[in-house]
Amino acid sequence: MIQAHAVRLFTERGYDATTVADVAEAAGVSPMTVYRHFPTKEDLVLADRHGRLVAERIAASSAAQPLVRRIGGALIDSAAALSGGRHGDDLTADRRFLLTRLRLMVSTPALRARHLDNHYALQRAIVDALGDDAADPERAFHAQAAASACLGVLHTALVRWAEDDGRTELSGLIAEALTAAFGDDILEPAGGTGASQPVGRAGCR
Amino acid sequence: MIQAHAVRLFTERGYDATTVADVAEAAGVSPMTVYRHFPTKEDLVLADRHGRLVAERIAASSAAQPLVRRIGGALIDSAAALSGGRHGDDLTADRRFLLTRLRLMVSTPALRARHLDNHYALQRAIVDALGDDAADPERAFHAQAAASACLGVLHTALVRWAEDDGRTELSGLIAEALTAAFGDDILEPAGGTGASQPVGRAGCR
DNA sequence: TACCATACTGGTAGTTACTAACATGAAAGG
DNA sequence: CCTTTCATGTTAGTAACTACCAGTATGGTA
Repeated sequence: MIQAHAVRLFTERGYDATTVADVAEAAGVSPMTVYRHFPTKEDLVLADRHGRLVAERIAASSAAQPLVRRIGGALIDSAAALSGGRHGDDLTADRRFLLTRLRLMVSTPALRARHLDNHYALQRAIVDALGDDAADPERAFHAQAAASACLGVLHTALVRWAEDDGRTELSGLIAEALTAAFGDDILEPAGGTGASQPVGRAGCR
Repeated sequence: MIQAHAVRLFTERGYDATTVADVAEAAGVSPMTVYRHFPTKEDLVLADRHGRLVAERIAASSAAQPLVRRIGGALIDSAAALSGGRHGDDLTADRRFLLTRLRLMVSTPALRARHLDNHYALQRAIVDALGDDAADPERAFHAQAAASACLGVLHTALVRWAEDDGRTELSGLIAEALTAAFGDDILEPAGGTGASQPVGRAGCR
């Protein structure tokens, strides 16, 4: 409830021009209550928690596939499963809200910075979920590289999705961005989900 | 001079535990002077400006190559040219300073967030430098995807370089991370710099 | 009903990053 | 010697946060 008022005010007047006191007044609570639910002003917009979803899908994926395919596949699947998609032709209220928040994140420097840092945290979680033995620093480094590249691509797709006002399906945008960065054959060239032969590419050993 | 005192204090006491007033006092100036030279406290550590170098190299690269090869090559070359490398066996004072700042950027959330946002700005500059007609939103999107993936990889290499205390050559780390993410053949498979045949991969059309 | 534990909320005062407006002192140029 | 300019300083203010203490509602128990 507080968050809804905050995002509305931020969109109407701008993030920097809106104080936490304004948000509190609009929500009918005291500033202290706002800080208790959202430790920082930025959290009023960010509040991401579907990172766990991605990590779980990655942990469940076949380790025989190349790294970027494992990660990219998990990103696409998570996006497709995200809050049910659409009802008929128009978007869910959840997705509308997510779109509004995304637009704020992209256009406001402070929010964009923290959002990118959240992606960085997600990257670490992904590397852990890969289970690519952290004992070997070489392999850990390669996993980090693959994960950071994939999350860069994810961010690009999210920005494009927001610019498109959610008209294009997000999972499709992610797939398109992944192929643009990694090549056409990165997504399931043989059609199998887990049994496909690893190709001569990233982390396939 | 102010920056040197700031980085020293941040390293000794921690970033959050050091106030701008502390920095001003250490540098023998007033807090206002600090704010005039460095608009925000974070700028005392960040102050990147070798992004232009990368953009110039990309603009000078052959448009016949795939996107990630153009961008990755520019990143490697820029890193190799960065402030002269080493004298004999130990690092330049410049590089030592850069290492110290990098460690701060990686370990301090606020700095890390702004550093990632700087990379995002660099990504936009790279897309412009690619000259990949912004009129076509499809191609612009693909360029964004490739650039964000490469910059994710760059960040991973920078973190690794800082963890290694600069012992490994940065350009080599970037090359290794790029091959880990994009495959072995992403860096000059035929040996030619600009005349090599484009392969069937990212943005090669 | 009376009692109590827990959780949510509010108030006050303080720190710190940052801004705006104005004043001052020293160097550069005529 | 005078003026312009520029770097610096001072003061006062805003706003994000924190620490600490106090009130209140809710649910369970006797």
